[in-house]
Amino acid sequence: MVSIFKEVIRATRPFSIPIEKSCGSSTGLLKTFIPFSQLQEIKLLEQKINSILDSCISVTQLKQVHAQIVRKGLDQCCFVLAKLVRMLTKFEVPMDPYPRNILSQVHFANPFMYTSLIRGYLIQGSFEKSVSLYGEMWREGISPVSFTITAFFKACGAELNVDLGRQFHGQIMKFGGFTQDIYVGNTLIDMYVKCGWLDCGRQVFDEMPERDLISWTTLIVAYAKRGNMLAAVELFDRLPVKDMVACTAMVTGFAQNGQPREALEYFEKMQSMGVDTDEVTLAGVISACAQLGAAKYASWIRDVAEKSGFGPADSVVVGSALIDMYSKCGSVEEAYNVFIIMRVRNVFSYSSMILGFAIHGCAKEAIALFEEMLKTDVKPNAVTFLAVLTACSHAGFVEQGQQFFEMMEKRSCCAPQEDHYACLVDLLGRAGRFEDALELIKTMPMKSNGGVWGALLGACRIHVNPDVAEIAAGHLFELDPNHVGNYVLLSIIYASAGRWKDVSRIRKLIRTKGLIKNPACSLVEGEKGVIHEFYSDDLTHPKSAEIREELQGLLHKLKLQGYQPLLSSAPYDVSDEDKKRILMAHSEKLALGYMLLTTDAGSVIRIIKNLRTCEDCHSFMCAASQVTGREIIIRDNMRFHHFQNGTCSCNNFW
DNA sequence: ATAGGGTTAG
Repeated sequence: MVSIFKEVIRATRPFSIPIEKSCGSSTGLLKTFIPFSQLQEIKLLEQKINSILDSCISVTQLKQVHAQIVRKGLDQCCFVLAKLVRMLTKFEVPMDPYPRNILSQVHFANPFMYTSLIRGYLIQGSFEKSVSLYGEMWREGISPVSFTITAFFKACGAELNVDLGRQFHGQIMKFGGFTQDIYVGNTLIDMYVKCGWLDCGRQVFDEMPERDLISWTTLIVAYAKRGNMLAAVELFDRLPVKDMVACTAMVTGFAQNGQPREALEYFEKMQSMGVDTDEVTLAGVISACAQLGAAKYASWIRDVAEKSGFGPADSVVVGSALIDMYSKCGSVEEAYNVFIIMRVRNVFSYSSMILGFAIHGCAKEAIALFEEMLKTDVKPNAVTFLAVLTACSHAGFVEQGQQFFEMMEKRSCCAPQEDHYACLVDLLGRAGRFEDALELIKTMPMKSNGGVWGALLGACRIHVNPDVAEIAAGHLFELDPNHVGNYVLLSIIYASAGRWKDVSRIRKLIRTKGLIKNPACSLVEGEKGVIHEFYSDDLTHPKSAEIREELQGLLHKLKLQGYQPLLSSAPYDVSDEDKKRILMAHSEKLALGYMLLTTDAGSVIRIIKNLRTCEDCHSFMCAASQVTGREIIIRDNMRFHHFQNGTCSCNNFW
């Protein structure tokens, strides 16, 4: 980019301001002699108008106050005029022509007058105009203040314009002074961080003569967003005083990096330190809960939210987070209750609710809610469409899904992205329309990616289509040769089709590549909300022996009802007896055994699994719900399965 | 004037 600072550099006259223009008064009234007593009076008036401006709630009101300012003879008073400009900016009034003209009418503007306008231009995206006004300010002999500099850095950060930011950083270094300012330093750190230059941000941080909580928090958040929680923890530990914002940054950081337990741990730490909680904190904690699927913890956090005055009726952020949490904890009914009592609903609330319906297999409700949403002022976004497409896909509503997809294409605001194509491929694939799916992939405007081929491979598993699976897997292996899940999925498809030679070929391939399978893991919430983790084939749980016994007893009963182990779900080169043993040691079965052993007959069993549940476990759970009379809810990495009286809410279609 | 914000497939 060509430097737009040329003008500025030429006009530079740092810190040599003509005395008559800057005699220390922000009023700009000193061009005529005013006695001290009157000056005090004017200061009071200024402050009064300032607070009136603050309380204005519309542009019309602001204009009325402006007229009043003129009437009172304060039309040269930059203190109030700059405030007026900032308020106009807040109400999104374009800087040209009205707020800009206020400056033209002032004989002796001060830095705040200029800065407020520069900031206005920056916020409204007029970089060029703000820079030229900055140049004009220098030519008038008025030096920028810290506020001016922060406005620039903030804009560079928002526009991700690191080139301009660096140039500007270089400029102010030459003049000195500003880099000592803590506001400037903090904004500078944030600018580099937002542009992805974390190391530069860190350097500014290290070189700052003084740091405050905000400097630390900015950097903590930066590391957390990068996924480097170790560095975040290290900084957090060094913080002498930890406030609500810094603590929230840690909680949210862990939640966003898939470490929900640590998030809850920090939240508890925060409470024991007596740090306050607000809706932002709650949003992070609730999101962590949603990931854990911890229903008991969830109801506790709901209480905390209500008690701190941020219940779903009062806070749209907390409400939306709760909808997501309840649906991910297995209770779509509770999620809908929250949705109903919310007084304000935004696109997050609707999207979360629609997705909640979708993952619980309530496609009709999802579509009805989407259509209801179209009648409101809340505009659907890319996520909302993804949610409604997912709902169609799980229910096999092909035509309806295609209609929603076309609706997206017609809306210029949200053209279908990769994810939406993947969803549509999934929709067609599940319906067994492989040719249409392949055609769609061929004609999509962006390069085909892991998403669409992954969706196709998943559909091949449902319909046992090894031929198309080979095509999809071929692309996936090329795109991501080390993603072990794709090899496993292909081997399962071969196994289902009885192509055992191909199964062992793929297994050999996995071995020679040195890939390690992601271990399957199931979580359950036991008594007092204690979370128990089970890995497949894992004997480390203290009750292992009893669990095994319980499961053997159950297996015996299920076999009498006609259940047969599905050996293709264990695609290994081993004997049938070993396959049966492997299947019985799947993590979700262990978790089920534990829950049967330790919970009341009337309670619902909830299991959260990190991988997709296999077909054998699925039919095992169906039968188990019949034989034991227990309701079993499994959340796998895709969706929920409600097993009751021998059937599953997904209709064996997942 | 500067820091923390909830929803994303298979």
